[in-house]
Amino acid sequence: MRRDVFQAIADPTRRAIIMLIAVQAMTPNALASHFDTTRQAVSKHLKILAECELIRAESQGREIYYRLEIDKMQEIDKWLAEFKKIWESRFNQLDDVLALMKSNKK
Amino acid sequence: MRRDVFQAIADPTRRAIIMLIAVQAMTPNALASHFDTTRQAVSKHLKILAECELIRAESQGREIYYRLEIDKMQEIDKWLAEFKKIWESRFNQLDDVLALMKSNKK
DNA sequence: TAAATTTGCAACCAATTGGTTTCTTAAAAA
DNA sequence: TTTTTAAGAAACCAATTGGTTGCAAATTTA
Repeated sequence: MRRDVFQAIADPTRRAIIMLIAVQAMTPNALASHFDTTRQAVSKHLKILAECELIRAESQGREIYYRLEIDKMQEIDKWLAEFKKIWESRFNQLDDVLALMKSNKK
Repeated sequence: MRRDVFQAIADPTRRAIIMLIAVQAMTPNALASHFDTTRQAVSKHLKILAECELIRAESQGREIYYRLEIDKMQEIDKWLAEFKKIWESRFNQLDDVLALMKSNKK
């Protein structure tokens, strides 16, 4: 199951979860209370976010707090920066883009 | 079929398409030659990108050139900026985030 | 200790996704 | 005019998604 940050933020509920735990670490139950879905559905989203290392679980008694890992968020930034660079000097640059894509693929 | 920019960039092929046509408008066939899939698969991606107005089709004889619509790309920027604002002043700000989420929902 | 709470996990389900192949239409080239 | 080329549209398919319910494990609380 190939996960990446872009898949993680594709879902609106997950984007909302990210915003919420950006402020403070939260438990699945606390998070679920902000949405119209079940706690289990939120837990699945948390699992996906954890799989691509956007969040980290932290046990505390019988509760589990999820907190944001800021590092991975910067991958979105990085991609956007790459895009802007291409956009801003977009003429006669196709070869550069192809080289970039090739090196990114690996 | 509720489409948004975040779903559009969730797929790696679509991200690559965006990079390619950022440099210059391209036809489905030209795009497909850069990937390991069929022209039809690329066309489907183009359809999705067009649905959320990230690209625009432009007929030219029997060819159809797809070019990037920069405006929609800025929605990603906007979301990231919102996130950074929250992250940078993340203490005792939960009420603000909840208000923001409520107003964004509509 | 017994009951309640918090959570993850598994099984299941309908809808969506990314892909394919086949077919049709339209424009350009022979 | 006939043939080739470019592309969209439709039908189909397997895998994934986002969701559900039910259950078991572990920690609190009574």
